[in-house]
Amino acid sequence: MIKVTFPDGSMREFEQGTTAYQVAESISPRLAADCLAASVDGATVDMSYALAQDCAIKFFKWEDAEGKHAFWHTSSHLLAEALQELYPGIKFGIGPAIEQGFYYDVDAPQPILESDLQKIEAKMQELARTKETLVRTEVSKADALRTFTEKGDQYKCELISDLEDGTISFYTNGSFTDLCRGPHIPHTGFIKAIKLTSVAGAYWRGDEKNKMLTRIYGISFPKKSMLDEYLVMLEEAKKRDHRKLGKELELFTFSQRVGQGLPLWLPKGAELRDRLERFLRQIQKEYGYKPVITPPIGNKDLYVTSGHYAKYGKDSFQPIHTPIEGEEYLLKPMNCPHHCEIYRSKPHSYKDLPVRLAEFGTVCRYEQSGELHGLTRVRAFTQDDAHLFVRPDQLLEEFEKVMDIVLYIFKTLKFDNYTAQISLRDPNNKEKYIGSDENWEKAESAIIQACKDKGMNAVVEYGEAAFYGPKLDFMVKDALGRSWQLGTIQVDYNLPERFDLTYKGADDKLHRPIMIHRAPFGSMERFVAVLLEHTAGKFPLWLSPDQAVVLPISEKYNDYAEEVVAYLNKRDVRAQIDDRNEKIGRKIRDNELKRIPYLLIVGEKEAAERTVSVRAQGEGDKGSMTLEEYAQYMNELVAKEVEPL
RNA sequence: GCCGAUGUAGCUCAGUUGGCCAGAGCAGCUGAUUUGUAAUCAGCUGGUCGGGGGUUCGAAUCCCUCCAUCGGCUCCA
Repeated sequence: MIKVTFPDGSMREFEQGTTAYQVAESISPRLAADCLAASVDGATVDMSYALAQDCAIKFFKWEDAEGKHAFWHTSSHLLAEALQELYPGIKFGIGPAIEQGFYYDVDAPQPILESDLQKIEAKMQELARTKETLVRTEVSKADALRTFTEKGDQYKCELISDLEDGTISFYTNGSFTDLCRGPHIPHTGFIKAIKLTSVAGAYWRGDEKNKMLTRIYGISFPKKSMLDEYLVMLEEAKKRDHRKLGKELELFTFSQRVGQGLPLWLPKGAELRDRLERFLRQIQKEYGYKPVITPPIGNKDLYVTSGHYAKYGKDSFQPIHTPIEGEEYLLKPMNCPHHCEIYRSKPHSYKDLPVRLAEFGTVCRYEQSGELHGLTRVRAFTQDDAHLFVRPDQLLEEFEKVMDIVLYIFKTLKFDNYTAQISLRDPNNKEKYIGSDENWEKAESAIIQACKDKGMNAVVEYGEAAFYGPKLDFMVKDALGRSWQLGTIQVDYNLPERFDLTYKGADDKLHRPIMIHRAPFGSMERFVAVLLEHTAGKFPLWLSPDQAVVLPISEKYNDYAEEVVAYLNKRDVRAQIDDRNEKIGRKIRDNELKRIPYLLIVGEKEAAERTVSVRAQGEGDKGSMTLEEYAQYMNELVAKEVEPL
């Protein structure tokens, strides 16, 4: 039985599978009307959808992802209707709901500019006020094709042609009819607040060989106040933008003169990055990795051998020519081939494996100009790279140990909202990848098995693999909810073959090792960017470039302040002095804005008692402590932040 | 690379339909002040108005082009 609660508070039970039509018949017309008019906020039955579908009862609540989806989906129909009225002859692509809002892709007879959005919004609002119901009709595929061909709507025709034969559903609101399977909210009157956020170009069907359509993004809400809250939230998110914080906290910068996408790390940024590197080096040492160093360029033939040149050569930084005819070098776009050559530098026994080679390797990739984005996508970056050469019987264990490292790092830095993604090859496009089916299957099943063993809740994405092997990727979101790949672990049977890597087995025969590529941070650049947005610049104490700043009340206490700094530095607390000739309030403000974790105020009283007055970031005055007490307090805090492996 | 937007001092931004030597706040420098938990006061310095070309008696403002940045698309070894 299903329990159905109606807007008037009454509740009735129906058999599982009861259709909405039957429900509607069994209740009073008055109640049925209430259902249609009830607020989406109030969690009621979407009877229009249920009736039209003639299916089991469906509930929509604004609070649920599904409810929001229906709401925004209906909003995109409303957008389309407004566009059709304002731009006669406009053609429509697709218009789905997305995680935050909705969009519609259109081919307009005249360009739609950002300045037109307000006009379109107004039209949508006008139409919403008429409380249009979305009316469902069903026609055969042939009829549907005919109708849209007559209208000259080639995009919809293409979509319809791809559908399976049978009946196809359409929904009509006002003058606009769209190919759609629903569901929707009862009527457009629920849409009380609308904001069209941007126009952008988007290739038809996501293929850059196709025509670029105009995409209009928007978001809508059942209450005006919710839109206001959303806009405030966006403003807050912008304050966490790593590009803004990077500038404010003097971590990194870019220079047109140096070149696009080439970050310059400032002293504080370099210090932060160095601390992260040392953290990982220590972990790797304990896991039996050996540090190696390879040059920033390599002979082009190296990358031809690896297969990278064939795949990426033409869109990359072009080869460097030397005075010797025919000799060409590439700026290192990845470290793997170099590490393969290190493996080849001596013969290996099965007893030597696994061989784990690690390098903070800086690589250069000519990313398309439109792709560059702060520190998250740059043209020169440092991978926290390592390659593990393992025997088949070691593959699973080694893979899982790498997962442990990634999870330990995420835990230490409180990245608890990551998603794990198993990136497999696109089964319909196998020619995009190198290597045999057999090896691919072995590699893919190893990753899947490792996730199973670890109880890792990973989503599988087809077509996301590297060209040489499948991967397990760890994705973390930035302040605006955009997902970035950080950690990655890849299983590769192909490079060992291409480089003819071998080891001597117990059977005295040569065997092929398997390679694991892995980078827990992904790249230092991207990791720092995401870390900045996560912490809003308030780094954990152990990473913070400055842990404490000593603020003398006046110049009279500068000497004591210097003593405090010296004492703390000796006790592994990173402190410095702010001896500017400013009032204490001013010094506090400036240092708070710089996100200094602890401010130590010293004046007459402190100098006499050999204490500091402690002020914690965001917490205010914490009273006074002796130097000994404070140093110990700091050391304990840091120790607590980084739990041992 | 593609679609759209933006580019004025180190930073954040004013600059009305083209019209006197291009402005403010913060930062910086100099001086005064010697300060008790989020902005002390005064003075000064600082701009080829993203670069180049054009239209005009006259361009930060209009046009072309290149560069960079932002929002997307595509891509991401």
